[in-house]
Amino acid sequence: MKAITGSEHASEGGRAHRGGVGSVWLRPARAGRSGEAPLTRERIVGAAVALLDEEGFDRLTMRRLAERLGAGATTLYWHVTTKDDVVDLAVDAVFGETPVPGRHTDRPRDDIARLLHDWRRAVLRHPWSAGLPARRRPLLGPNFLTWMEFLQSALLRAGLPEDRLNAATWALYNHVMGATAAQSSLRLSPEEARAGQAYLDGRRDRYPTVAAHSYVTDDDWDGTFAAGLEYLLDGMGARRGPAAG
Amino acid sequence: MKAITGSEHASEGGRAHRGGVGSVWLRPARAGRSGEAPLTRERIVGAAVALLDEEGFDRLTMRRLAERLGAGATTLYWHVTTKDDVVDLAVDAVFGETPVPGRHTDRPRDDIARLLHDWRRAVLRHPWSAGLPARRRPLLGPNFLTWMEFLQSALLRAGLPEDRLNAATWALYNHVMGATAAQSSLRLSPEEARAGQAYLDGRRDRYPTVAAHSYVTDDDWDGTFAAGLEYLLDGMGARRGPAAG
DNA sequence: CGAGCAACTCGAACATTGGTCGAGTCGCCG
DNA sequence: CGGCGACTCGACCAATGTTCGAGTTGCTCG
Repeated sequence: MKAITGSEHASEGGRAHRGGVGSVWLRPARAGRSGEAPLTRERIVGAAVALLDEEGFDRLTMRRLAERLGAGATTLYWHVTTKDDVVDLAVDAVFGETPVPGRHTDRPRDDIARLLHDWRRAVLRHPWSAGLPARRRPLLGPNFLTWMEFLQSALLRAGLPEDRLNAATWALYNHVMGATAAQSSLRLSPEEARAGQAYLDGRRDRYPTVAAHSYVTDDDWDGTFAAGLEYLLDGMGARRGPAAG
Repeated sequence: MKAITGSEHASEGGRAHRGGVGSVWLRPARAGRSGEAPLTRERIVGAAVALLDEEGFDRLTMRRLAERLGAGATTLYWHVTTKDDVVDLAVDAVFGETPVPGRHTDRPRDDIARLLHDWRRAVLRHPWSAGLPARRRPLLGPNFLTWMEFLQSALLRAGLPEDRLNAATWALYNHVMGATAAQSSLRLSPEEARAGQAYLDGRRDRYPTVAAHSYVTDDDWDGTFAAGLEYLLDGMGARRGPAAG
C-alpha cells in the first residue's frame, strides 16, 4: 500500500551517465550529502507525477519539471540520466499506489480480480501511464515487482500450470493496460461521437455490424473491462476456491 | 486483401485545415488536378510506412518524410493537416495488409483466430504500429473498418450475445496490440536479459515467484500470444462449429 | 582553521522538431 | 492572354532533450 520510492544504493561518483545496461533500476541513485539535498529522485518523481496528472504526457518537459521544482533544467540530469528515467520512475510510482495485499486469501480468483480492479483504478487516476509510447525496457521497479509477485503467485494458487504463467501474466497485464488506455484516450466529445457515428451510418451497407453496435459511442468502460477480465479468468480456468485436498 | 488507400471525396478548396472534428477520415483528401499531382496522400502514406519500417517511430519526421518524397517539408501540409494524420493513415495501411476473408466459414471461432493471427503477423511486420502513443481518435479508416466488420460479425456468429460485442472486440484488439507491442519493444540483448535476470535473482527473497519464472528472459512470444487468445475465446465460449438448428 | 574534493547546481548553447506565413509556380479554362 | 485554383516551398518560430563547462556548497582530514 505504501509507495516505495527510494533505493538503497551506494554512490557512484561523477555525473550520472547513460552507459551500460540502462534501466534506471540497475543504476544507483545519487548518494545524498548528509543533509537532504534540495533535489532528490523522490522529489523529482513526485513532481513528475503531479505534472503528468495535471497536464498530460506531452506536457512533461524537463524544463517544466525543473521549474516546478524550483531548479534549473540541467540540474535534473544530475539525478537522472534521461527523460525516460523520469517516466520509468513515474510508472513505478503508479504501481506504488495500487494496494497489494500482504497475504493471499483462499479464493485466488478473487485475489486476482481485486488486484487488477484496484490497479486499473490507480491507472485511471494517472491516465498518462496507460497509452505511453512503447518502452524499450522491462519494468523492474520495486512497486511493480511487488505487484507482479502477488499476481503471479495468485495465478499459481489458482491452478495455472507453471508453463503458462508468463502467458497469463501478459494477457492480464495487456488487458488492463489496453482497456484503460482506450478509455482514457478515447474521451470523445458529444459532437465527435456523433460525427463518428454519422460517418459509420453513412457506410452502413459496407459495415453493417460495426455501424449497428455503437463502436464509437459506447462508453461503458467499466463493463467492458469487467467482461474482458471474466473472459480471461474463465478461459484460464482460474480456481474460485481453495484447492481440493 | 488489397489495401484501400485512397478516398473518393470531393475537393474542398483552400488549404487543409485543422478545424472541426479532426479525424483524417472525416475530412476530404485533396482533389488532384487532371494529371497525377506529384504528391498525393497515397504516396505520402507509402513513404511514411517505408520510413517507419526502416527507421522506427521516432525517426518519422515531417522533414525526413518530405525528403524521401523529394519534396519540401511544408508541402506535406497541403495534403495532410498534421503529423498525426500521417500516422493514422499509416496505421490503416497496416490493416490493409491483413487478409480479411470475403466470407465466413461455418467455424466462426477459427475465422476469428485466423483473422487475429494474420493481423498480428501484419503488425509484427510494422512494429511501430503497436506501441504507438495513445491516439485521441477512434480508428475509422476503411481498412480498419473492413477488418472490424469481419471480426464483429464472426463474433456474433460464434454465439456472442450482442451486448457483449464491444467488450469482446476490445478484449481481442487489446490482446493483439498488447502482445505485439510487448514483443517488439522488449527485444532485449542477451546482456540486457542477463542483467535483468541477475537483478531479479538478487532479490529472490522478495520476489521468489517472479524470479523463478523468467519474466525477463522468456521470449516465446508466439506461444504467449496463442495462449492468451485461447483464454479469451474459451472464456467467451466462442462456438467452434455451426449453430445447431 | 583551511585546503581539497566530492556533491551538486546551472546558464548558455546545439541540433532537431512540428507547424505557420506568405510568396510564389504551374497548368487548365475561358 | 488572363486569371484562378491547385499546389509547392524557403524562411521562420517557439519548443524540446541533452551536453558543456564553469561555478557553488559543505563535509572531512590535516
